[in-house]
Amino acid sequence: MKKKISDPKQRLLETATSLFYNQGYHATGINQVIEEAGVARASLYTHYESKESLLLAFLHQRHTDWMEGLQRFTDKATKPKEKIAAAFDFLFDNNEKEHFRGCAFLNILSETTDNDTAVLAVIQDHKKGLRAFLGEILAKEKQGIKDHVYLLFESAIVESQLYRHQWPVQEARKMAVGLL
Amino acid sequence: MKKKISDPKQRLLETATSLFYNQGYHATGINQVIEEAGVARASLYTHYESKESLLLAFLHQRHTDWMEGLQRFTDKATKPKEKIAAAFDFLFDNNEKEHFRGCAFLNILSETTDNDTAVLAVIQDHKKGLRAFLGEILAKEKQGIKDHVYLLFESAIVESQLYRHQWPVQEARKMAVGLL
Amino acid sequence: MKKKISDPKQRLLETATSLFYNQGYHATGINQVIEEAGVARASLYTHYESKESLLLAFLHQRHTDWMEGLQRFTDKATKPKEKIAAAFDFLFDNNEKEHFRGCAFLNILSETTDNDTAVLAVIQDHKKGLRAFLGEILAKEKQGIKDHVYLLFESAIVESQLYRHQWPVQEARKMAVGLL
Amino acid sequence: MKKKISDPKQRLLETATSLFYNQGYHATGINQVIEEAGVARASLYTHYESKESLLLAFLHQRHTDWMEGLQRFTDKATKPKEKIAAAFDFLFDNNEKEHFRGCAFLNILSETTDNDTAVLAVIQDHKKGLRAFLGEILAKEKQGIKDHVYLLFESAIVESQLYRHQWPVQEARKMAVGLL
DNA sequence: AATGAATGAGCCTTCATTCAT
DNA sequence: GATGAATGAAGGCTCATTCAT
Repeated sequence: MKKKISDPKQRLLETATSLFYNQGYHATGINQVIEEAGVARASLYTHYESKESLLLAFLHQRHTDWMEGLQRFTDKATKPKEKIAAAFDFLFDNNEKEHFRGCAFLNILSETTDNDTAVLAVIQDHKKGLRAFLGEILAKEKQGIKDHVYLLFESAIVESQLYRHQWPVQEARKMAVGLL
Repeated sequence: MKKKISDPKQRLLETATSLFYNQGYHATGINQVIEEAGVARASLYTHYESKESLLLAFLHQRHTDWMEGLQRFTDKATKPKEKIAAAFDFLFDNNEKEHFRGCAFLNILSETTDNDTAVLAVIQDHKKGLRAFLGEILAKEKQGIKDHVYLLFESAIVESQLYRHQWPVQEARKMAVGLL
Repeated sequence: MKKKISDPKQRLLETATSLFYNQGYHATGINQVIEEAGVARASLYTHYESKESLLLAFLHQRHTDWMEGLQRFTDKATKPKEKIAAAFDFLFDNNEKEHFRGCAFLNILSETTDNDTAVLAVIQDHKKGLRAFLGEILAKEKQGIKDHVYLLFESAIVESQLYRHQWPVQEARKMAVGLL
Repeated sequence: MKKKISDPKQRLLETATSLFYNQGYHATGINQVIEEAGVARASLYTHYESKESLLLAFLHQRHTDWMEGLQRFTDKATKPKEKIAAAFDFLFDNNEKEHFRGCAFLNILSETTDNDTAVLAVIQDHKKGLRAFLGEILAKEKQGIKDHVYLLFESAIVESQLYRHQWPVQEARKMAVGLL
C-alpha cells in the first residue's frame, strides 16, 4: 500500500496546514488551498467534508507532529530538570523554523467561538496532552510546580510570537528550571 | 457642541468592538457591523477609512478602557503584593463579564501576519504598556521577578480563555503572589 | 462533444459585446452583464478572469467578426478601386445595422489610458490589421495613397458616429475612389 | 469683481477638465474630483447641478479654449494653404502637450448614448464649429475640398491618439496641403 | 477518485446625490 | 456659499459548497 508522491489528500492537508497556520483560518480561502495544492476544487470535498473538517485534520496532524517533536527534544535528556529545559529548547527551535507564528492551537482558538465545539475540543485536548506530558516529566513534583511550569511554557510560546523574539522563551526557561 | 445620542461613529466602534472581539476580525463582515450599528453602508467609510482602520480604532479604544479597568483594580490596594493580586482579580472579573474571550490583542495577533505592521504595532504597544505597568508596581523587585509576574499574568489570560475556566487565573495569582 | 444551446461563456461574451459596444466599458456594470446573460455572478469568473479580460475577449471576437465582414464585402469586387468602394459600403452597412455606434476599438480607446497596455495593444493591432488589409488591396499604389485612403476610411467611421449620419461615409468614399 | 485665486468653482472645473479628459468620464468619480480640487463634497453641488452638468461645463470651456488655440495658430499665417498647414501644426502641438489623449469631444462621444442629448449636442456643435472654421479658411474652395480637409483633420487627431505618434498628423497635413 | 462548471450569498469599497448646519 | 455627515444602490470580486460528468 504505497502512497503516491502526489497524493491529493496529503497535498491538501499540507497546504492547508501551511496556510491555516501562517495566515489564519478565516483569512484562508479554499481557492488558495486548492490552487497551491494543485487539485481540483471538487476534489477537496472528495477527501474532506468541509473546510472545517480540513481544519480538524490539520489540528490532529499538528498535534501528532508537534508532540513528536517535543518528545524528541525531551528524550535527549534524562533528568526532569533537563527535560524541561529541553522542552523550552524545542520552543526556541520552533520559533526559528516557523518564524514566530506561535501556537497553531491557540491561534485557531482565537478564531473560535463556543459554537465550534469540535474545534474547541481538539484544541483543549492538545493542551491537556501537553500539560499531562509535562506533568509526567515532573511526576515527583507537587501539582503547583507542574502548573507553574506549564503556565510559563505557554507564556513562552505566546509572548515570543507577540514580540517576534526569543527572550520570553529564554526567560521562561530560566524561571522554570529555577523552580525545580 | 453636544453629542447626539445616536452618534453613528460611536455606535460603529461599539459594534465593531463587540464583533471583532467575540467572533474575530476576519469572521466579521462589514455587513454585520453596519447592520447591528444601524448605519448605512457608506457611513462606515465616512468615519473610518477601511475595515482595518476600524480594527485599529477598536484596539486603541480597548487599550484605553482595559488599562483603566486594570488601574481601577490596582488602585484599591496599596502594597505591591496586593496590587498584583488585584491585577489578577481584574482578569477574573473580565472573564466573568466577557465569557472567557481572552485578550483582544492576542486574539487579533493570531489573525495578523508580518505584513499588518500597523496592527502588530498597536498590539505590541499594548503589551509593552501592560508590562511597564506591572513593572512599576514592582519597581523595587528585580527584573527577573517583574518578567516572571508578567508571564504568569499573560498565561492566566490565555489559559482561562482556552479552558473556559478561572483556575489558571487563580493558580497564576497564587504563584505570582508567592514570588513577592 | 456538443456545445450546449445555452453555453454560458458564449452568452456572457455576446452580452458583454452588446453592452460594452453600445454603452461603453465603464458605464457597463458586471451586474448588468450577468443579468442579461442569465448567469450567476460567480459564473462570470469561472470563464473570465476579470472584467478586463472579458473586455479583451470582446475585442478579439470583434476583430475577427469585423474583418470577416469587411472581407466579405471586398470579395464581391475584383478591381482595387471597386474593392475600396466596397469597403466603404461595408461601413455604410454597419452604420445601418449598429445605429451609428462607430468603431468598437476607437470607442474603447477613448476609455483607455497608457496603463491599460493589454487593451491598447489589441486596439492598435486591430487598426494595424485594417491598415494592412487596405494596403494589400492597394498594393500597386504608393504608400501615400494607401495612407490617404486609410485616413479617409477612419474618418468615415468616426464622423458618421458623430453626426449619426451616412454623409461622411459617402463623401469619404467618393474622395477615396477619386484618388485611385 | 475680482476672482479669488482659490475660486472653488474654477478649481472644480479645472480638475474635472483634467480628469475627464485624461481618464474618461465614467472612470472618474466625483470623490476624486473634489479631493483633487480641494473642495467639500457638497460644494460641488453648490456650483454644478450634477456630474453631467460639470461635464457640460468642461466641454463648453474646452470648446472655447481649443478654438482659441486653433485661431492663434492659423492667425500666424495669411494664405489659406498656410493656415490649413498651421491648423495641423496646432494638432501636433496639442499632441506634445497633452500626451496624445486625442479629441476631448470624440472621447466623450464614445461614452455617450443617444439618451445623452445635451452632451451629444455640445459635441456636435463643437465639430460643426470646427468644420465651419476650416470652411471659412477655404472659402474659395469647393465644398468637396472643404470636407476632404476636414475629414483628414479629424483622422489626424484620432489616429495620432491611437498610435501615440505624430505620423498621422504629418501625413494628413501633407495630403491636405496637397489638395489646395 | 477526479474534475470543471455553476451557484447564491457575501466580501470590502465607492458611486452620485442630499441633508442639516 | 460652504461643509461634514448620511444614504441606497452599485461597483468588481471571492466565498464555501454542490452537481453532472
